[in-house]
Amino acid sequence: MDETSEVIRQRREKARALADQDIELYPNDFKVSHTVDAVKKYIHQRAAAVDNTAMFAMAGRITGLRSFGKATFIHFRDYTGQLQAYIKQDEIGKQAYALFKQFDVGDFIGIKGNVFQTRTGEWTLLAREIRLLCKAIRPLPEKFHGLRDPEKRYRQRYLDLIMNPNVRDIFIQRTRIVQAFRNFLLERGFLEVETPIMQPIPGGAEATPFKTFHDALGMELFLRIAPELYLKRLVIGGFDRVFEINHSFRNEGVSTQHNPEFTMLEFYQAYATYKDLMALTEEMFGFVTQQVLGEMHFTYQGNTIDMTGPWRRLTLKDALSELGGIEPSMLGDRERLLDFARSEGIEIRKTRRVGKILMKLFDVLVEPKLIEPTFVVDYPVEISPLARRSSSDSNMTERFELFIGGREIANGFSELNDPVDQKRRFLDQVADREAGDEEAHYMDEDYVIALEYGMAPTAGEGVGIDRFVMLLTNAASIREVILFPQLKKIGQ
RNA sequence: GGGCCGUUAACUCAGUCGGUAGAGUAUCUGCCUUUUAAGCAGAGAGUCGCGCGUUCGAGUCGCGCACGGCCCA
Repeated sequence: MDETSEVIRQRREKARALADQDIELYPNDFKVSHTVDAVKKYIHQRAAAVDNTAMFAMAGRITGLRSFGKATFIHFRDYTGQLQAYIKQDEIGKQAYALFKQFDVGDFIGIKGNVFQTRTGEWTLLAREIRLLCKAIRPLPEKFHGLRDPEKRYRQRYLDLIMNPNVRDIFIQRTRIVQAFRNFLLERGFLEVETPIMQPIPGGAEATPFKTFHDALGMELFLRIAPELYLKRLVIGGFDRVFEINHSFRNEGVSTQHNPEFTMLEFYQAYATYKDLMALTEEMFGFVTQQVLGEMHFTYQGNTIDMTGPWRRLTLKDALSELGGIEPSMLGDRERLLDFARSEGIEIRKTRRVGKILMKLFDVLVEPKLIEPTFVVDYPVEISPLARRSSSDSNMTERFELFIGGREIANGFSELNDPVDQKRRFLDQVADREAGDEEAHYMDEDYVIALEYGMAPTAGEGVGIDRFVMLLTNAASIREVILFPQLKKIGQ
């Protein structure tokens, strides 16, 4: 591709010249005694009493190089940080220095030496020995502007990570967030499990699945759209508290808010209700925020968000009328709702049920207004086919959704454990599917059989991890929090 | 799926009215032993995303395509 590029050609020649001098280009026998972080800690602890004869064997990638002829300053970086080194011909000898002059920014090096302070006060490794650990053939992007081109940043994320420290920080934050969720649940006795990614019947959500095929079994399989039905089978099996931090897959468009492959946390707790989970959710998100940010509030795209509970709770109906401007008398009236949608310029597919119309209106009119953490509760049965009916109103379910920063972050409910009702709800979904709704749930007979063995009263919840990471890292696009976001293949 | 914007040296970007390609960084050569976007002097480096068209002449204008970004659905 860039094989003809002059810079790369020169680097290849350099590598060949080094090899001709019997220099190993890719050795693996250098032993590191200290990371950058360890050396910095050592210096910090000793303060004025640093032993400048102590030897450190360090390694990393050269990130900067300032040559003064017979002496050179470099910066090198390992995974813990960056340090300056000073390479002097007087210290390492003429021959070794001549060899070092052939190293480039981007190469990996191993240095053995002592620490000292330069005139400007910067602690620096004075090289007694330096050797090449890996020759880089391609030059890194320019040091000052870094790598900006978004397409290159996503396709060659390694360059993005090398060049842009803030990007590196986002992904470290991401890992910390996931670990905080995990620790919170483990602490409360939840069992972390793994359930199938390839499923014969995709269930647990309303979405279009990816299809694949198992040759030996001669069987069509789907990439999961959610782990829900498998996790509830485990609750039936006696794991009263389970969770899975999972990748699920939805065959939809990509955008700043959607990647076809995304990360979800899903957990189930027996003998709990959706109300218990709302309390748990406040505690859990508060814990994660405090752990990761060290405080309970943050700024997302100009809005300050405070995670301190208790959070506002309002019913779907109230949300629609108060924030969506829909008259309460209109809420059950399909035709009036359609008229209203039209007047608001919201397009709605004709076949949609009242519940779906309401959700569509909610998405457009209400969701963007829910900036501070807010629970919306009481969703209609027809759009919640896996949720338990509300005791006070059999058309409603014991369900909540959590909104933060104008986006849905979590969805939870008391689980439907009545197998007869579950079967009826599946059949209802199948009817929708036959009527042309490709996102309707599939019938899962095996799951109904599982329920017939009895599932303890249970509540469960799914959390959109990517979205929450976006909030805590102030990322406008989901691609900024997914290491390798889905992009189109480059044509020949 | 629709709209707008982008794609020029390895990287970040200029490029006027259509007249034959520019800068900084990086690279190469020379000088330089406490610099940190080191410095000074010099040099090399381009399929202007791809294709077709208009034109005497296209990085520039038109059409199509590819990829990407943002917004809308």
